[in-house]
Amino acid sequence: MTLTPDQENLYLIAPELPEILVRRYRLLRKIYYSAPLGRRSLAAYFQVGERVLRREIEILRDQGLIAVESRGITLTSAGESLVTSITPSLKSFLGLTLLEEKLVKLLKVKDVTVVPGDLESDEVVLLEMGRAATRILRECLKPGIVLAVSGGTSCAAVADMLPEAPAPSGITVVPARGGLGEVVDYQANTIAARVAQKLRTNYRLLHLPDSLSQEALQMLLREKKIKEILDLINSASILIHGIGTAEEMARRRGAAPEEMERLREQGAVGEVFGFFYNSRGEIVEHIPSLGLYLEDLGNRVENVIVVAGGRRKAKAIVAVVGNHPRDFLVLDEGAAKRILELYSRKGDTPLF
Amino acid sequence: MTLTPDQENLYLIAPELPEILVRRYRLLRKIYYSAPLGRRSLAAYFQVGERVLRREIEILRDQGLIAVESRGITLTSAGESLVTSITPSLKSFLGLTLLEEKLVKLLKVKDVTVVPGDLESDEVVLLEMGRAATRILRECLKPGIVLAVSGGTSCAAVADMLPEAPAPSGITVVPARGGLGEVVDYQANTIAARVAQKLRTNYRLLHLPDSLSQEALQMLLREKKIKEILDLINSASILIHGIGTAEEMARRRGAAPEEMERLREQGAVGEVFGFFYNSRGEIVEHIPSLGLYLEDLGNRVENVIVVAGGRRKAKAIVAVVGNHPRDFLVLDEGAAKRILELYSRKGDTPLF
DNA sequence: CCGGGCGGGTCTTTTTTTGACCCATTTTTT
DNA sequence: AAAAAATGGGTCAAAAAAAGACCCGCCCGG
Repeated sequence: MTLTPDQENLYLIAPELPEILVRRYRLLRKIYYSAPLGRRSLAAYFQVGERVLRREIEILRDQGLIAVESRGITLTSAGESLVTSITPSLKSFLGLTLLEEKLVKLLKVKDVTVVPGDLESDEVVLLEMGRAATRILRECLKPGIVLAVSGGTSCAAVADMLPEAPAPSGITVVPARGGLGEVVDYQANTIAARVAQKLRTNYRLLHLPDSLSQEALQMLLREKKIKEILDLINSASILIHGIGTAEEMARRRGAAPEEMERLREQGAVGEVFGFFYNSRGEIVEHIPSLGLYLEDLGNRVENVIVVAGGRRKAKAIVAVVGNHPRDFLVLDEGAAKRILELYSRKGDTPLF
Repeated sequence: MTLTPDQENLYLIAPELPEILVRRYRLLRKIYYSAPLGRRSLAAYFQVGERVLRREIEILRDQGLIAVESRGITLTSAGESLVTSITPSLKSFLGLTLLEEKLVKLLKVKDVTVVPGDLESDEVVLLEMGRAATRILRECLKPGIVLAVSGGTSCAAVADMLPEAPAPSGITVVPARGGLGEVVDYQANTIAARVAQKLRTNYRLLHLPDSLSQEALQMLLREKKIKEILDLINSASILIHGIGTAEEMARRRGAAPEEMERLREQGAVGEVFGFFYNSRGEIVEHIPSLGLYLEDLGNRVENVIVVAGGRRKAKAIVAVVGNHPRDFLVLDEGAAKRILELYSRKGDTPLF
């Protein structure tokens, strides 16, 4: 807060600064997450010529932030500590801290973390979001609790970035939803197991498809094992989940064309656990699913950590996460700025 | 203090930043003090090509910090507020705040103000020092006190930069020394009068040469008017003075070659009020002068504001100002860094 | 043991920056 | 009022810096 005027000054007197700063930061961050890797890979990643990238590399090398060896480019310890320690000041420099404060007020959530960059143009942003989420997660962990994690790339990133370190004892990790789609790495089951492994604790799996009719569900509830795990999920005190855009999720669930059309008509923009929300945050549709049994999970669980990024998810985030005073929201700069755009277009009037 | 790590980060990730920052700052500062003035004058001042300066000007114009008109370049209000407000953050960015703290400890003075730049390569640094001194002066002013000001370019700069604003009532401004040299603008008398005028208060003049034998002095003391003003000077509670290098001051007082030689032999490096100090801060010589009557003024006066700058004055500053716990010292980056160099060469052992 | 990716070198092309002018105009001085 | 000085802006060629497009030898992992 006290920094802002100074930074505006630097901004004014050296307008080329933000660009340089962001460029170098992104470079270091990419190396941080993908080291060791070479010039050409980096150049391809950032879609710049190899020569121009090389110049940046040489500067960073001369600064002692990276080490270039025959196996590739790596961060030095100085570079590593920089890339982690500069994040707060860079965030405030880029106005993201201010953005966070605005979003907390606007969305009426507990806490907002905005990560620099845009998921859609820089993949490591996803990892950065994951890392931010793990910090929140660690804060919430208490002995004996149940931690429910959902599926999707965002949650997978959280699992990826979770440091391997013992958690408070007696924690159980469970999937927050059934099987959905095909990619095993993004299944809630898989992610729950990986999270548990990182935390050195136990986990339970849910061997059911996420889409399920009420009848089938009622029948399965008679199975003791299944009832047990579902009740365990219902008793979770931490829930981590991502957010899907309505369209994408409907397609992934294999919805029929007429269903898609109905969703569009109803203004559905976001999806979580089979519930579709319109931009006012109202549920307009739900697909028969486990979500029904786990209904209102997001409103009962003590700590909800929502991880979602990318400009195109802005509307979905607003729809799903707005007015949830217990939610921690982790998103990226792209989505955050887009959300503010949406609000300013509507004359700053809350959507709910 | 909390800023330092961040700034080091910026430094590391954007090594070209300090140069840009200092260059633009100096440019703005020069315009601030000399506006309106044209491209060619500026280019000549900074000893760079006209074209390269033009580019800088264009950048600053696009940033809305300066206005270029047919009468010359001027700071916009944004630029003006920037050039004054950025000084603290630039100082801390350039490590000057840290320097100040070090010097306070090392020299054992009350307070140190380091101004960015070097007097010897940038004349406006003198004005900047003057401006810094006026801020200290304003703090010290109390109703009814006597303010003694010495001569020289540094004190003249203080008078120049002093804002025209009424001071507490009943203040009397007096010269702290007699006439010395030829340039009227730098005479203590002249400066005292200008300061008084700026403060809208009274002043008294001392119509005596600074170099004076004891006999002549004794005789003059019988003159009531002269005794009166000398006693007034002795009752001063604020004293502003500069610092001369021994060599320069000896020459200016018209010392004979053998005197010069003796001073050199005795290791004299600094001069104030006719007293010559060696680098251990000991008085090794004094020229018969009013200073004798005003002996020890610097040790009796409540607030002493010492203004001196330029690398070549570093030794003199250390010699004269060291161990004066009531002194405010205003100097420039050049002198400050040079002083620290001197200390580190001598293994950080205090010189006194 | 071999192939892909690595850093580094080098050449040419392109872009940017700089230098060196000149000009019309305004401002200041005489 | 005239003259002199200083102003910003324009232009074009030279110089320097950056970028592109290579190629090479090396090292590591399959």
